[in-house]
Amino acid sequence: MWATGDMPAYQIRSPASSLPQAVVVTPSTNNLDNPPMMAEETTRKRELRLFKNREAARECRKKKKEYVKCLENRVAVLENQNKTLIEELKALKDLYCRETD
DNA sequence: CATTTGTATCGTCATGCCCG
DNA sequence: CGGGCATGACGATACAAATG
Repeated sequence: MWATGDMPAYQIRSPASSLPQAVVVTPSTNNLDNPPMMAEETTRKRELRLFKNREAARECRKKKKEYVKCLENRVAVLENQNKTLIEELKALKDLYCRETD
């Protein structure tokens, strides 16, 4: 997982956040029917799932941030275009007025 | 300086959607 | 269908700035 086996580098924050909170024993996988695969395998699967989802969430947020940045950029571009067009229109109106009187 | 308030980031859970 | 992925929602925590 993490090369060192401890917290990932970016994780400066809470040590508590890595603790599993209120672990719910999934009822369906609850080892009554197949004793051999049990607890160990079950928790292994859970940990794998949590790990994957953690990574997925990270990726998802990164993607979303980029998307928002992109949108903000687009807004800036459009605002500039708008400004330019308004100026252009003003100039043309001006010219037109001059010509008509 | 201690407390409060606002904001960013994270991990987890629930859920919808898609693909085999 | 069932499994896996993407993502919204939520609560916890850390940190910074404001307030008294």
